[in-house]
Amino acid sequence: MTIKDIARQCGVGVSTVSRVLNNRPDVSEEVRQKVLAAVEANGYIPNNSARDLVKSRSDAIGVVVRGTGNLFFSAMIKTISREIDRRGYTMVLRYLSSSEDEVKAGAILEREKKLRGLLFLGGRFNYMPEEMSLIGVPYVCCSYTNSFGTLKEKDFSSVSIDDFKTAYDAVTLLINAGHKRIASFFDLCDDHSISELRYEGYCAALKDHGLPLEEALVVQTGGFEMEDGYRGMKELLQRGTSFTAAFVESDMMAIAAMKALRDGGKRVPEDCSVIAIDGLALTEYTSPTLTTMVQPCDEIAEESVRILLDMMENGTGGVHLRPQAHLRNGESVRVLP
Amino acid sequence: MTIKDIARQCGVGVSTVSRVLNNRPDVSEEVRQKVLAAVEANGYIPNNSARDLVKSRSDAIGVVVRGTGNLFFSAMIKTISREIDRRGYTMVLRYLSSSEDEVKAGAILEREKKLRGLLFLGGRFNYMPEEMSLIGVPYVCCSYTNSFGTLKEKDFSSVSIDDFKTAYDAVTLLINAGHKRIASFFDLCDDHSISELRYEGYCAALKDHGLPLEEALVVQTGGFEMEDGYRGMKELLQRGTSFTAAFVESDMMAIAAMKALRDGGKRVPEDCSVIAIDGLALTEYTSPTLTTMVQPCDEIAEESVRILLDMMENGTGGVHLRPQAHLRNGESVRVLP
DNA sequence: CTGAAAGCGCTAACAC
DNA sequence: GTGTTAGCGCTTTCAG
Repeated sequence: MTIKDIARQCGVGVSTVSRVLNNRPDVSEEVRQKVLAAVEANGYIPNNSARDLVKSRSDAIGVVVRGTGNLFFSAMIKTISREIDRRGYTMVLRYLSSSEDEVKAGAILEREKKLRGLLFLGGRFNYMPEEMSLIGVPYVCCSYTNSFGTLKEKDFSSVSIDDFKTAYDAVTLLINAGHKRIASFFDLCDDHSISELRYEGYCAALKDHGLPLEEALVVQTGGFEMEDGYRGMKELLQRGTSFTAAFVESDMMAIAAMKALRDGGKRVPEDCSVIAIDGLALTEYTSPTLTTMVQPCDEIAEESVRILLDMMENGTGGVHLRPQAHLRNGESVRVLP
Repeated sequence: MTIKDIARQCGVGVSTVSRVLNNRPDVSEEVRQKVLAAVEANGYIPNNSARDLVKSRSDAIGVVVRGTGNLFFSAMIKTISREIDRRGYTMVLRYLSSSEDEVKAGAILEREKKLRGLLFLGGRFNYMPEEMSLIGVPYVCCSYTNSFGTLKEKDFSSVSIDDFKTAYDAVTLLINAGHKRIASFFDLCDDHSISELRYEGYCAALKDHGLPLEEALVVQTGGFEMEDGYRGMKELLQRGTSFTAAFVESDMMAIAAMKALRDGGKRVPEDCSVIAIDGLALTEYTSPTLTTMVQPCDEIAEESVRILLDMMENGTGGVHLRPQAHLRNGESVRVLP
């Protein structure tokens, strides 16, 4: 069943059918109805390859996910996938390990699959214009920004919580609970990425409340996975430095860190309070439940797609959204007497 | 840059270039090298739409995932995606809530995206031939089988652990540890699906060891999500029936059930032992760590893709793989004195 | 408003 | 072995 068959059946030309199919206004209502009826009756579906060929473009949107163990991203992908579908596009998904470069991967994917747009789930915060010229389609940074880069605001879009502020708020909460010796866990503190921003937030909170920054309390885990969180906490315990609370940069790492505390004979929150960022549903069921800054996961996902399509379809410039993270109280933080 | 440009540049015909591009044997080595060099030099990438158009097919493989909260599937999708990419195909992903019908969704997806094959991640176990005639491409049931259906073995493929046996083994382990009153948690015991099979395994294990099947110890949660596991255990505790162990059909539900136990003032494993099926990495970090039957997640994913491509490319018939689940000992099971 | 016809880039006969 | 050529199904001028 092709457009020709429909045309013949309706006694009109193929171009007329094409016009109807593409919602062109210049078709008489009478003919339009006739064509629509024939399409319906025959269960005709236009051939996308032919369409793409002549328009020399596809309906594909690339989604590049960096950091495979990240449960937070898994949740977002579902929403993103649903939104992309709903708008009539096709999602092309690519997973990257945290050591791979998302820009290079995105550029390759763009050419391979003839992408119309790109959505990056996680990435570096220090893009430079020369580097991004590899990317020839609109893109949005989903759950991160370009704080350390030199991109012009209008040349890209981003949707992300304020990492600095969220970390600042989390640490402040610990301080207000009476904690003075607060350990912290990051992938790398100078990665020019999410960890650096959250580290800065941690430092600022200490400083603003008159607490010293002790290097011995900062742990660089060298990764974002659970095993990294576990190893990090093990290491800190071995250092022998005392602390009464810990700020961990992600829920998954926090779960692992709490296990390391238990294995080291410490109770949460009696011996050590823990706070994290993400707000995974899972952490409402752990023992103890986790106190964490919840990222508005669905909002970030939906807005990212909306903004990307707007850039693709209407050529709009960069939009930068900063949805708020909010606190969810669990059992992992103890108020000191 | 098109195939014509390459042809002109090499002083050969387009069909020769096409032959080289498609690894056809009937090209002289000399010409092949020349063409390859030109392709390389120009960074030429064939236009997929044109290719698909003339072959009237796409390179898309549909992956339909049922049950969105399932962390086990999230892990598999990464491997599946990687394998599909590696073999030069494109993955089209569709998430379904557990109430939607995967066959209908697959059939629609097949037409919308011109799929070459389908991979179902989770689904009913009672497919009938009439129903499956909706699907016009090869498909494999990933992590489930057709135990309650009437499909001919050669008409489809499946890769899954033996749910009956795995449940049987898990429950037997509890029995061997001295437990006599073993509660159990399933979505629905007669869903003609994964839960029914695991329920049967539970029943058989009790019977084979001379233990009675008590209805009051069987909980139907009506869902596969964490909240269902939590609600289920709450309900059981309210019934007041005594029990010393619980078999839960998935890790995520087990985590939630353990929380309900804690909330009810019970300790794991002192007051109640817990065993589950899945083997998520996560459950090595929970408190207590979970004793669980580990599904060989990567193996299932890789084999599923391999088998599907084999069906697509070589028209092979149904293959049915039953990889073994194996026990991972955690802290959630106590051996009764 | 509508139809005829020219490609979009590629593959696969078919001739040489 | 290799080149020529006829479409694959659709959109889009360009006439009418």
